[in-house]
Amino acid sequence: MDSTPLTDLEAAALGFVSSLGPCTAYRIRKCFLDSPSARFSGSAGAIYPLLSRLEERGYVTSSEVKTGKRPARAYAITRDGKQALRTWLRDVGPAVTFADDPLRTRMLYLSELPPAARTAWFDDAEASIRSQEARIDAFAARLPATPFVHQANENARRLNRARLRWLEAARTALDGT
Amino acid sequence: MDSTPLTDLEAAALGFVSSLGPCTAYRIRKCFLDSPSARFSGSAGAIYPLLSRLEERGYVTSSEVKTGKRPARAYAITRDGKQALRTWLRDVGPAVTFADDPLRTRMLYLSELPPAARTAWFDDAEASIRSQEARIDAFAARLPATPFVHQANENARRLNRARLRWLEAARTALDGT
DNA sequence: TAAGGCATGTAAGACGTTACATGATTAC
DNA sequence: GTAATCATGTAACGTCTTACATGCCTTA
Repeated sequence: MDSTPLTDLEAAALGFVSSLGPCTAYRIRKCFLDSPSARFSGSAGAIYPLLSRLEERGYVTSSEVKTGKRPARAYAITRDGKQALRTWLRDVGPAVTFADDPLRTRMLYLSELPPAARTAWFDDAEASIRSQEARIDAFAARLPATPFVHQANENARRLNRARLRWLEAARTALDGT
Repeated sequence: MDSTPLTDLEAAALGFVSSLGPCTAYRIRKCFLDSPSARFSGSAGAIYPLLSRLEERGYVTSSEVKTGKRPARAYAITRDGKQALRTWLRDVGPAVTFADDPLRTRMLYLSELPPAARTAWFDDAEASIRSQEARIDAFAARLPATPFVHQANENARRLNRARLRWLEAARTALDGT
């Protein structure tokens, strides 16, 4: 009945619950922490309340689990939750627009740096992108090898390669300005 | 003295002030509204307080301007502001990591959609990306044609093209799964 | 048995969004 | 002259982050 669309964080968490099966908030949190994406911090203060909200909305149910340790709550996705996930998924229109690159924003103001610092900037940026590549590969190795996961990783790799090529081209083009 | 780093929104606003020269909050706001990036809404409730914060920190100064109309405040960047902008710019390391694509997140869960809906998803996503292309071009046409602006737009175009090619490849690869 | 990390949260604060309010200008 | 839009904000609300608190478990 609550038809306000899921945020991307909510949807991602719900998606983890869906694909992992019943699991604790901590498990979901770790998915975010392990992810090479810096979009979400995966902080406890975000994840725990988020799961409570999803439960209030009827998208997950929780059950106490005690494995001899401290009691915890395991969350499982409901039918409504699956439906909400599909709705979010389908909605490619208004919300989904652009791949934001923090380097692009910085490029706009690169004229503020003296030439030497500019060279250093390009070096740093390139190193940063290359280290991302390693993180993507490491992350991919830990995920289930479904075709969809593979394609998602492909997206990350392709975008990263595009960034790298852009950076090289920009460096050449701006050389001597 | 306040060495907490600028957020990307703060830096972008400060950058606009820097490149536009003294201007009102509204003018800056419009830059965000016109931008094809959906990362920031450019809402008044974000921009006006943000400029107050920047002024408190000594990165901009404001002066009353009345052009016969209602009084407004024009903001100009200070020397400290320029320095802060350069520092933010140089700091490519920890903060700047990844180009997030909302389509990638969705790809992970695409298995939840039945084949027909999946085809529609690819169509929608492709249309969305293509419409972005138009927005990027339109935006670029309104900006000053400095080499740096040009390279920033190049980044947007290249990433978008990479997304498009990825989408086509993924569609083919997933065809029949 | 003490130290350190893992697991489960909570509390306070900062920031951005949506919605509202209002004065000035322009269009018709 | 009135409606629409531009311009300048403010207020309430929700969400994310940082920091804290605490119990359990391993390991040295």
